[in-house]
Amino acid sequence: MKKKLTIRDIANMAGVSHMTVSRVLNDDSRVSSETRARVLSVVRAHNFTPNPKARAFSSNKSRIIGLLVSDISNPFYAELARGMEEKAHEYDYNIMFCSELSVDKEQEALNFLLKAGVDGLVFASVRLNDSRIERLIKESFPLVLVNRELPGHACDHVVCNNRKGARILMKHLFGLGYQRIAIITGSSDLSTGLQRLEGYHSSLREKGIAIKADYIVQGAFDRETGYNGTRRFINLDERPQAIFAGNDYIAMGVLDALDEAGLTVPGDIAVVGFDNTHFAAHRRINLTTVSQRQYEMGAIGVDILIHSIEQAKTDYQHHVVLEPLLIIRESCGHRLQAAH
Amino acid sequence: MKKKLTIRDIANMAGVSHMTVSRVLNDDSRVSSETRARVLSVVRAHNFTPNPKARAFSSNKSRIIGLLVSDISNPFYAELARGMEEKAHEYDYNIMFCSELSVDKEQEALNFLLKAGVDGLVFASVRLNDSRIERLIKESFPLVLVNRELPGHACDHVVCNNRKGARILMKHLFGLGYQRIAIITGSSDLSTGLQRLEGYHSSLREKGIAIKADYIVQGAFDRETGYNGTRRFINLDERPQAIFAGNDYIAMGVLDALDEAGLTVPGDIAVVGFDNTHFAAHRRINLTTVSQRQYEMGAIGVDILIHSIEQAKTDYQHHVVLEPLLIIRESCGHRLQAAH
DNA sequence: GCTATTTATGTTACCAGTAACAATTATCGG
DNA sequence: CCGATAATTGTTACTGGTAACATAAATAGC
Repeated sequence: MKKKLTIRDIANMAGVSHMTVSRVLNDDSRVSSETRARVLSVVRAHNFTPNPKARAFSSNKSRIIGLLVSDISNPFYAELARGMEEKAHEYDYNIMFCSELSVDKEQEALNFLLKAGVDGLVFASVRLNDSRIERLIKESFPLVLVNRELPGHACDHVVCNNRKGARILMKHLFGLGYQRIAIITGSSDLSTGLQRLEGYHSSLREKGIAIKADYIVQGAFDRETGYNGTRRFINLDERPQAIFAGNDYIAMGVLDALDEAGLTVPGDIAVVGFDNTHFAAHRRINLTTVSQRQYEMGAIGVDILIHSIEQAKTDYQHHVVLEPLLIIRESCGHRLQAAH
Repeated sequence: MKKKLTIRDIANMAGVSHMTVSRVLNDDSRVSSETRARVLSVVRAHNFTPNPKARAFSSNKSRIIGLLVSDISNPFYAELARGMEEKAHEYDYNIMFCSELSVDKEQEALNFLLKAGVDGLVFASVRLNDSRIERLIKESFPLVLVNRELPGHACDHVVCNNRKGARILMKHLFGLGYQRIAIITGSSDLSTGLQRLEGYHSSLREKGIAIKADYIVQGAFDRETGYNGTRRFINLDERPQAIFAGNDYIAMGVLDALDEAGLTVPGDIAVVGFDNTHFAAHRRINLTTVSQRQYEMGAIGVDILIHSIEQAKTDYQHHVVLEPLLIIRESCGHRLQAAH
């Protein structure tokens, strides 16, 4: 393995000082075009790339963005990661990820990324101790929350308008004639769950429909919650006509329970989800849902983050709210109604 | 933002030289237990962590593993990434990923990771120019292939026994009484696809069943290939009794086409997949498939890689073959037969 | 034509660790 | 008790970039 070249080697070969080489490589304007050309030709001839470790060290910039997610194997986050990656590469940054699952406490996961020297962080719907986030904010560490906001704290974030997403779904269900609509949603300590529930409430209120406690189930954003919640609904005296699942995972569980009980969708009960994860698109699932546009979320989050990093000022003034996108499929009985 | 402490600051406070601090932090044996304790107490009191950039620079080790995948949002790779992450964290390494999709050419994606100074690479079923891989091998750059082998080259790899996986599925189908079995598989320039096809062939041969060209479709590992292939099978004079889909994505397309044609699964045609991605588990899909244990694959791959990195000798002698795991669900008609 | 200013290049120091070697102190065998 | 060896600690140099300042050459203004 031959020794790696340094800018000084390149400088010697080009007959200039190493600083000139450094300037050329950093697109510094104060180099004459002739020397620039000469240096570049040597650089290209030897396929030289500056040592990234040395660069990171002396500039104190790693060009790495840390992504903290609850679980990278969740397709929602995986899609988000793709968006982040694409944008990051545009600016010559890399993504290092850490799932909360892999370490006992979220704190540990965060430490892992900080210890690695990332230039900035994206928290994707992370349920992290607020005090830790506060500390980062106080140090004005570049930080963007994605799919979560932190009420009472100024912090850049990119979210989907969850309240509106819920309202769009409710409006759609109303439009199809449903009145008795139940909801199963995830934990309320995440702003996402809370806002979807809020949208549900406000929609009913506006429509003048009484809110029934029996029609509301709160649990986790998982399949089991959907399954258990639905079993409860099925046994009610007045069974709901439609079930609003807080996300697509919950909707999976809802479908499981309905199938098991021999109820057809949407014939007996309509179902809608949230997130538009790609199994929702499958012919046999065919779930009407709302897309949070996670790919864009990731890309926008990274864009904001990189700007914070490069301007070395983080004012935490960026609050992007994406418009949710209604994806109409058949689990809501859209085609059924249309046939009338 | 108060200035970051350095080992020299810690050294001053503890009344030792900075080298002693460095030794303590690196678990070097030649420090007396008293000084070690004294230094550690200062380190803890100030919550000191050594500057990762400086460390990477002077030791020329980034403690970062590069993961090159075709698409991180594909659940197969996402699951793999989880396994890698878990294992990497054990050894205090981080994972940096790069999808081939995000950059025009795979070459570019690889460059991105190399430019970032990763200590080693995991290639996950990457379709990369062999010459580039060869060059890495020649430089004895730590490298592990996952879910792909490189015939004719010594290179560490972790794969699933794809041939055997296919044979297990075939045997299962034979056991259920099926004889006319068709296959739809992905591109044959990936060892995975080739080996599954081989398993299909050899199973038929052993069973004494003639191989019909009409029953073999090759395309990509995607839904469309499954859909189109199935349409062809449906129109054959002698329709197959079972379809072996080269992976779960293809199986999705198969189901699409069958559902559309009004054929029931497994009543009219049985279907099996490959990979056990999590939508295969869904009640409405219920796909009999084979698990490649991607989580373990990732973990084992990283384990091998880190050992290569730390021993500074990469002999490329590690060839791990995981046993595939048959996951029996209902798309193969298992329950139907059992009722007899 | 000579100083003032701009432009181009070079010099030196510095970042915060690690590696190699030097120096000091402690332990041990005869 | 003394030289030899081991154990512990310290000194210095080095990694390969970037930043700040210095210098030299070129151009402009008068």
